[in-house]
Amino acid sequence: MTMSNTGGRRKPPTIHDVARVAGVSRGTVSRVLNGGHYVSPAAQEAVNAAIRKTGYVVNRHARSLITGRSDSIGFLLTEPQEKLFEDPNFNVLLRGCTQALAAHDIPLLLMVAGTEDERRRIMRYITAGHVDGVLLVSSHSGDPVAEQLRDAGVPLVQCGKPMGLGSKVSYVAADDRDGARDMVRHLLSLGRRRVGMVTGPLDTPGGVDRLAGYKEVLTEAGVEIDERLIVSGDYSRASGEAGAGRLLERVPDMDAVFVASDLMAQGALTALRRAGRRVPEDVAVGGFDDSAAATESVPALTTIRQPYDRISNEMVRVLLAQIGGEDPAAVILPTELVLRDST
Amino acid sequence: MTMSNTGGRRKPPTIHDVARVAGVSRGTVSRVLNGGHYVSPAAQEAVNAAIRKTGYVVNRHARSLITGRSDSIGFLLTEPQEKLFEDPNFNVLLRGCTQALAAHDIPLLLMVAGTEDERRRIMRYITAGHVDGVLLVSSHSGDPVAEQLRDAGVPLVQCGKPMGLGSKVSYVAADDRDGARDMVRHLLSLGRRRVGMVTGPLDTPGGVDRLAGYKEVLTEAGVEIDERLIVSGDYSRASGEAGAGRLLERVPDMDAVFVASDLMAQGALTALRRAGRRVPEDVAVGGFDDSAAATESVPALTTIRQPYDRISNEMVRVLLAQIGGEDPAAVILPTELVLRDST
DNA sequence: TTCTCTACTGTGAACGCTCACAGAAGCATG
DNA sequence: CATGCTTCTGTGAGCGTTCACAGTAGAGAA
Repeated sequence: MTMSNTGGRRKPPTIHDVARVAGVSRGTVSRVLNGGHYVSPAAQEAVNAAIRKTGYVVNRHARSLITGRSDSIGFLLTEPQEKLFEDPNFNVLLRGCTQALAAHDIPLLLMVAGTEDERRRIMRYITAGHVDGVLLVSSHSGDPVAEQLRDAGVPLVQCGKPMGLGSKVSYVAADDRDGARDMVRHLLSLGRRRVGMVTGPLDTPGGVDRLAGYKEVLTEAGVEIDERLIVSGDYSRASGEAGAGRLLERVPDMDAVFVASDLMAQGALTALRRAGRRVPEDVAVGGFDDSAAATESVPALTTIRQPYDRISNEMVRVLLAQIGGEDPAAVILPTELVLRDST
Repeated sequence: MTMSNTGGRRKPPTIHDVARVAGVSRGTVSRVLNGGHYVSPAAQEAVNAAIRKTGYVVNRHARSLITGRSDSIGFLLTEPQEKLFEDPNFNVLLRGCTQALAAHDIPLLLMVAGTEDERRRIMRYITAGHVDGVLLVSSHSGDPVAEQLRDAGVPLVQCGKPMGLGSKVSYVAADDRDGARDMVRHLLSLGRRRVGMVTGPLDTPGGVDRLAGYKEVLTEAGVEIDERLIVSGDYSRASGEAGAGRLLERVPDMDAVFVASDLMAQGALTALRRAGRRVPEDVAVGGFDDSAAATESVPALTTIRQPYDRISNEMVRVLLAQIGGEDPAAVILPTELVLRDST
């Protein structure tokens, strides 16, 4: 080896080189690469040795050209961009999906559709077949992108329940309603009866379901639902602060509040502190998500854990199944009540 | 058009279809696609019309196969995984790079090398030529991945100054030293003289430079450097809390503290509050980064803004230049003092 | 032996594009 | 009229794979 390797990249070995080294044909190497059926053990071994020796790595472009698959998937974010920063859940979802895909040796392409222009470019990219499927994150529910992709025949899994139920697109979501029920039951078990709620956006299924769970448990328990105790937010910290403030004005002796996200709950804590309420003594606070915000706030938040690791795993599993020809599927995962200091 | 399009995806048009519709040859279409030199205006127009009519989108796999370029770049994260969550800067960097690349119509592949196994797989992927270049995020400085990539001849831009100066790898970083100087000057201008510091990890250039700036300004101002007022952290919230606590034990009448990251500064606020110090009356607190943490904490943090939007833009610019054959380059960007309530 | 079946292997074609090259057409110059 | 130059256009080859097909060898059955 006297070849210089400083500077430019050396031309990588091809399947042909491997075949030559192994003393077999391209076809045999290809078969070994794709599962090894109908290959003699001797050839199998020779090819593997040659691959190790040459450092061969398959050229995915050449493969894709003929198979028509790209063997990569897109992670598409259609949130308005600022949300990306405020939402602590996005991070963990992204990481989970990246790793779940890595296990299948599938690269993840990150796509952020902030502007209309970007949206168009990305749609063109996707529908041209440059990804085999799309993981879609968009709580923004009226999003036409899901339907567009579905109509284009692109395998798709959405994170969170989509608004239109008839739309027949796969999704993976936590059981919002059940989580809300658990939290409100917990608050009632503490003896609280004037339980407020700061909801999520009510044009999203998540927002609606958490509110529904809240109402359901109160009704079950014989506590009358007081509309003054319900105010809606948009998952942002600021809206949680404003919402809790409004609740206190309306019902000064509120003794518990269920806030539909941890970030909003952080805001609520601020409002409560400003109003001189002690948490949890005067007002118990329950959050939702179990994001980083829950442990960072003071006091640490009792919350409903969304199983983001499982959600990302399921999203990938369902997407790959769909790419493999299976029908769209909906997966609802159980949540878990996490007790901390705010209740 | 009686062709059904329910279910599977229709085979997309090729350059051949466009050529036929436009009444020209493949070569001419290809020339139009790649800049349009040596093409008559008439042909130019005919081809563009045909592209619009057919909805043609170039097949990147076929193109890559022949050009040897992949026209995609990798965003590689070699932090241990938990950091991804704690670091609010990661998000904004990732988004910035995605969008800067989108402007060049280049997809971004997200790669997370948490385990040794993942690291190996990713290196194989990269060195096989499946990306044209790599944006590397790794404050973890002894990271061999940068040198490995450089030795493999892969264009590379690192975020933040790398440790070994002779390593000849491109990087883009904020001017840590100058930022630190600004902050400490600001603290001194408030009349504070017992200025503590919680540093970043001192095996990273960022950590070292911020400390250097601190010492420099104090010396300049004739304030003796008191080693009891210096304690090191690791950018995590917890280490900021512990660090500030230790400083207070050693120097109870400390009247200001410069904390090398906003996240640590948040922790420091907690420690100060617990120790009964008012911020900023008793102790002025300065952070670094201007991350979300700075505005979320109470009081909001005076901090040094790192221009992340410019950093990501520059990273992409330098990387593309390097892919285009230019030499590695180092870019240092100016920081900015942001005044808020903590000083 | 001959036939069939199974297990395995090699070969040519094709995927959709770019690139190098050859040539055509137009125009100015000798 | 030949020559050269510039501008434009078409053609064939080839990038590294997979896939369909044809073929070989060996085992077992008739």
